Amino acid sequence: MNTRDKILDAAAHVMRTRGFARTTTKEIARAAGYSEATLYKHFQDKTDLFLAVLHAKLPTFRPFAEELARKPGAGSLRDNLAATARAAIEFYRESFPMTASIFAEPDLLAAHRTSAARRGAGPHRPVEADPDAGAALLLGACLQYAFLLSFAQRELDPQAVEAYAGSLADTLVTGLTTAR
Amino acid sequence: MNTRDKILDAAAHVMRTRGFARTTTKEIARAAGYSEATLYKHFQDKTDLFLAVLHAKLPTFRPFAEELARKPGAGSLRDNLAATARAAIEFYRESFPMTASIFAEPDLLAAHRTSAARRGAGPHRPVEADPDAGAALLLGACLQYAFLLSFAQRELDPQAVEAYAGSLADTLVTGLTTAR
DNA sequence: TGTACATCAGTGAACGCGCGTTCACTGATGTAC
DNA sequence: TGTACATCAGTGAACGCGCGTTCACTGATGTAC
Repeated sequence: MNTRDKILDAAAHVMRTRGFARTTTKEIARAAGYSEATLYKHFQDKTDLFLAVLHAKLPTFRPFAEELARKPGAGSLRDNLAATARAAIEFYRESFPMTASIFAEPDLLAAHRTSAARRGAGPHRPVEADPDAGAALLLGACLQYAFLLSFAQRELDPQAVEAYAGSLADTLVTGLTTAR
Repeated sequence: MNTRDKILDAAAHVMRTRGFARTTTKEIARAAGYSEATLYKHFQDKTDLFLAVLHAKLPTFRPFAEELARKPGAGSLRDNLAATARAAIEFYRESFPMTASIFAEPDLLAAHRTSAARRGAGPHRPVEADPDAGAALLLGACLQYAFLLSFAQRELDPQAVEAYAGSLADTLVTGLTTAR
């Protein structure tokens, strides 16, 4: 792993542990094992470094989608929805805190949105993959679940996720009319 | 309006316009029309002020819920769901950027969570009001919608909200089995 | 092989700036007699 | 009513600190002849 990647790794780690606001060039340099001056050999300034981290280290939905595709749709619609929900919850739980943090710095948010749009990435990706109301309902519930976990600073509990994903899938398949 | 409230107002305004990270005591004082020293006559330190703003100025779901209750449930289940969706989207659009920003400062997040929990407030409130899968699906989709609008820094378009809320309600009532 | 030089990743120490915070103070208003 | 003092909201100016950033430099490695 080259110096640049080590710095990106260290920066992502500091951002996740100390939080965006407490992430200083000094901390990043210390975590990477280099001097602060070295950061500036590889990145124009702190914003440039932050954008690179967002680009390189924010999880994308692709691996989760591929994981889903690998287990082929042998199951019922209900089971496929539940599997999607589990994947989405994991994805959102990993990416949400960092994505949310960007809202504290509108300039960074704008720059990130532009660069994400150019690459066709961004948080709209999972939604647009199947842009109908059913997908919005399911993925929305997962985002909300991850949001609440993040707010409470709690870890994922696989059993709870399993149960939650299942009840979402059940309700979504049958609808409220039938369910009640 | 007393001095303390004027400061809270000014702080909330600066937070919303400049963003959390760019909100300095100097900016708040200027917006409030007082000196920086005055801030410290009313608040212990900057964190204390921020927490007070979160407490006083973050919208709560209550007015939205009351608005719903005022128009009594004369309509169909479908129409009631759509109305709930509209209210939720508005609520999340107003509160999301500021709530998300807190994730940049884990210490502030922890303090806010504690104080919100003591008052029985916090982002879990709308969900727990009716903690079943149907509510999670509907409110989740609305949170996601607001999240994407915030990320794109776009305003609410009443017509688009109307259409979106309607299609969510339709899908939720009938379920995917019937809908497809 | 030895020598002289070029390149290049990385650094220690300093820099100025803007931040949150504090201090000694002012001037208006209230109060006692 | 006038006078002496207390209270209190608010301030201008300064403070130290930690931040992002830059500078002149080092020492290892590569290269030409």
